Amino acid sequence: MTQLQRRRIPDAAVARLPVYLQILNNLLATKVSRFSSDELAALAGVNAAKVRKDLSYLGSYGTRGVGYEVTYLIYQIKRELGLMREWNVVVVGAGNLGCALAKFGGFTPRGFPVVGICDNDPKKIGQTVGHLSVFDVCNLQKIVVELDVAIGAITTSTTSAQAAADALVDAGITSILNFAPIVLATPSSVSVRNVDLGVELQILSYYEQMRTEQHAPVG
Amino acid sequence: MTQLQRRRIPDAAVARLPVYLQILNNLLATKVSRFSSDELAALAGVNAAKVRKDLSYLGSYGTRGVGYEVTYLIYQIKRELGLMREWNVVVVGAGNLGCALAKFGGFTPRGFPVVGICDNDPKKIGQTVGHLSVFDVCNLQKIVVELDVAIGAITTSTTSAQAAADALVDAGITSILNFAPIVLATPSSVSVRNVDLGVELQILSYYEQMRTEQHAPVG
DNA sequence: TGTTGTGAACGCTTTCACAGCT
DNA sequence: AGCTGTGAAAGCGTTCACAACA
Repeated sequence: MTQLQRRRIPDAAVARLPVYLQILNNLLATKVSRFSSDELAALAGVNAAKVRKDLSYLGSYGTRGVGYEVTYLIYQIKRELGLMREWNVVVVGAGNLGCALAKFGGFTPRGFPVVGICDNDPKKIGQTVGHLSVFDVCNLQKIVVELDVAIGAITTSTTSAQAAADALVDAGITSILNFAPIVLATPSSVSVRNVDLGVELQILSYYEQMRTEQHAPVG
Repeated sequence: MTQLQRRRIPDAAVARLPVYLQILNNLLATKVSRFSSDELAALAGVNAAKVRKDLSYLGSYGTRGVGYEVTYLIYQIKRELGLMREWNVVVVGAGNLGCALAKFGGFTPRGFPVVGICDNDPKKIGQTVGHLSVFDVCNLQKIVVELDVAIGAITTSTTSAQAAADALVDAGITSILNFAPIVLATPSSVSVRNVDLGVELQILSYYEQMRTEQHAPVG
């Protein structure tokens, strides 16, 4: 190793770090102060070599023959994931799901407070959702700047989702959580993560069918 | 079991087929009857070779020099994913999210009707959610059998999620959609898909940080 | 002794490139 | 000529296996 170069962590490992973090927070809550890769692997449902590789991308923070410190690893994972600060979230679309997200208190403690919710329906604008007031999507850019928003969640209907994405991108947002069942067209500099329950159900049905099916002999 | 085994599609391809299906349904709705791998690739945000490989796992259903039939490919994807039938879903946990899922009409047209919702809280049992009545989780097995449930969605609190999973497994369910932010312990014969918005947000924050950060000089 | 950290091997996924068919 | 289907190559991600070290 030469310099203080910022390590780029493989995508697959990045996707697992939040899971490890969750488990380590639970361990912390139950007064566990050390863990081995075997223990974390069992809790995370993966194999121990994978845990060690993943954690090694953060640096060499374990002790051979002993294991890892819970608090220290929590600190390192949070640092790597960018969780030493808060990331403000704005919800676009004040329907059932959007309102549920705005009211849900579970994101703030994890560092992602929902600071705004907007819609394009005049009947919804001005209404109160949780402790927020629905603002006009036309004011998105202003709100993003004023409230220092980093992440946009799209909870509109499918037909409005692309327009919502465009509005977010115009407002300078580069991280989008999309709940609409479409593939958004966005610049490559924007990260989009899709949460499509229909897709999840269909994947489950494939494997369910594989298990269920008595295979007929095929010619 | 000595016969020709049904072709097993790689997991990565299975995860993309529902996305293609969604797009093809949109094409159908706009009266498009044929498409090429290039066109689908552009709409799905992937590369054309990947589309052709993925579709080839279904069989050779394209026409060289021409492309693919929308309706025929929809049929084949649905057949492969097990979508020629309905898969009934039961929701465990009648909180905000569980009720939202039960009331949400978007799953039935995709073949996944929510046929039941249960809880262990006596105050919730018997209440009406959409057109369903919350039943006691103690009756889960009975309901699963009577209503021919194939998939369980866990929308309980984190602390109750493992118990919910155990109850589903005991009731004979082998496909679980888990919204609680924990790793469920289940037999390997059970498919679990986790939907954890906290994890999604943390992954977004990692890449957001990568973009935002001014990189230290490299040696 | 016990556990980490990591090259090397392995296997899965993506991409390339072009033969094969319409 | 145009587009699919697919071997082969390249690229990633996972697992192995063991040296390094407390």
